Amino acid sequence: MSQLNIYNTLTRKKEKFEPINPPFVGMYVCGPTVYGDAHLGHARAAITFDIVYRYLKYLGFKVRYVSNITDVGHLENDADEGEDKIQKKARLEEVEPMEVVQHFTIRYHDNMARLNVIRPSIEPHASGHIPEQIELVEKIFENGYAYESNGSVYFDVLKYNKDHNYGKLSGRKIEELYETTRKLEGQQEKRNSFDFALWKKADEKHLMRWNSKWSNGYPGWHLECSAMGMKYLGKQFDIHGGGIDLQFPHHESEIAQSVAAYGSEPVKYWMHNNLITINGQKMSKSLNNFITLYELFSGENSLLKKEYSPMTVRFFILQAHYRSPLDFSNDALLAAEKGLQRLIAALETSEKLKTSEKSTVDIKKIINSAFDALNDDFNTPIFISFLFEAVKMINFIRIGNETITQFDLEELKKFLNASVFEILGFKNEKSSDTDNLKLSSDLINLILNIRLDAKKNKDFATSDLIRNKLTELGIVIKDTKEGFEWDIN
RNA sequence: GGUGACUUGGCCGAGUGGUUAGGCACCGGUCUGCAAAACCGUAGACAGCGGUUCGAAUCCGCUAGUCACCUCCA
Repeated sequence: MSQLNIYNTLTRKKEKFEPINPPFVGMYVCGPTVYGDAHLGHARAAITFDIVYRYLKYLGFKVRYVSNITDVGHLENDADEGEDKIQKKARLEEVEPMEVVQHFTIRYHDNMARLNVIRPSIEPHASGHIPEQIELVEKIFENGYAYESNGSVYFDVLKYNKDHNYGKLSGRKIEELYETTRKLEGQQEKRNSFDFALWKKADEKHLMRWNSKWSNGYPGWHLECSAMGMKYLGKQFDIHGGGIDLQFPHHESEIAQSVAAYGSEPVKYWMHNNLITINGQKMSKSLNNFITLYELFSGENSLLKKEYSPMTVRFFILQAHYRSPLDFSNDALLAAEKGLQRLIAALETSEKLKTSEKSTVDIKKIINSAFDALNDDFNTPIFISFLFEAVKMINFIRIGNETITQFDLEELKKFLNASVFEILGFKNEKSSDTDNLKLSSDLINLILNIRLDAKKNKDFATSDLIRNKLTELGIVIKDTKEGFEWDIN
């Protein structure tokens, strides 16, 4: 079997994954800014790195997974230039900024739990790491890569670029940045338009503010990830992930900050997931064309034909490679829903298979091919396609076109369970065993047995009446040779 | 304007210089009292135009279209 290879944005190549300090792996992923509900795009990032986390653990690595909650700092692009996002929302609703943060953090966690995303090992809040961020600014200052201007501190990109390479991650050149950087508030304080803030002096309206030797203010846009990544994973760690839209300037600047402060490259493998588009356009808060996860789960959005379960969303996302753009559509979600059902149904079928003396199927080949795909930069679509080969195999065995030995069947089941639940992180959405469910299921069985009797007596009027009424209630009846099976729709 | 990427069958979406990705839909079949569900099966593609090659959807060039980053963003 092959070894894990990861596409590294820094080198633009797939590289063999070799942790700095095996068997430990440090992974940092840029988390959400909690000033609104998570949308499909957040789900993609979270699920992408959930797979990375799950698979690394499956491979036996000891992973520390850090993902931040951004609750302070980032500037907004509208009339309120310079005003903090969290603060703006708070002003609108007349609540405390931290109240907004708490509200949306809880909802974010709830969404992620429904998607069966494993919580990171550490989820640091930016607001809880102000001293660390200030310390980092001081360090950069001491090393001569920052300057103070009117109470704010800026990163001296030009100076840094003389000694290092600003633009290595995103493939940008300083000369190009001269012409293309937009005019923003505070520009006159900077030596160059592409310099970025490390510490920003707060104006009198600003609610979220902290004291520092430079001014009463708040930390710059890119600082928190550098500071918190360093604190929990060290000055050099293995994987840093995030959306492709963070590549520049956010991640580029993170590298610069770390190198400027400590002279060492902070991250070995940079990973970026692509975006979800809607009608071919990026889904984002600023474009206001996003579908929140709550809407997706409930169907309450005019773009949605129906509601889609969290596992359907998960499957939809994993059926595309994480580095490709993925376009939202109802048809695609519907297809994902069906496909996932078939996969889960085959897992149930695999529990009922009869075994034989000989196997006519090649389990090893499927398993090896599947893992080869996963090892090739987490190619989940190909991985899933091999799961469907296994689905077909299971169904063939059931109808007697193929046979399998006890040993092979155990191997196959082990593989499928590990793949579907442990690695891909699906859960069976039907299996919530409550007393109520037990009672309903007994009742349905009772009614369907009455129907079976009616059928035996050729009383089709009764049997069809029962069938129609149960169908109306959303119960899918599956007549089989032995009798019946059923499912709640 | 600069940089990067994309264009695959009805829809979604992988991939590679020569061999069926896969899912959904459609159509055909098995099962059924009839259906449904389930399962099985067939068919269908690589934006256009040139070039390299024994052979290209896969490499190169041009054309058209789309997107992303350059501004907070997953």
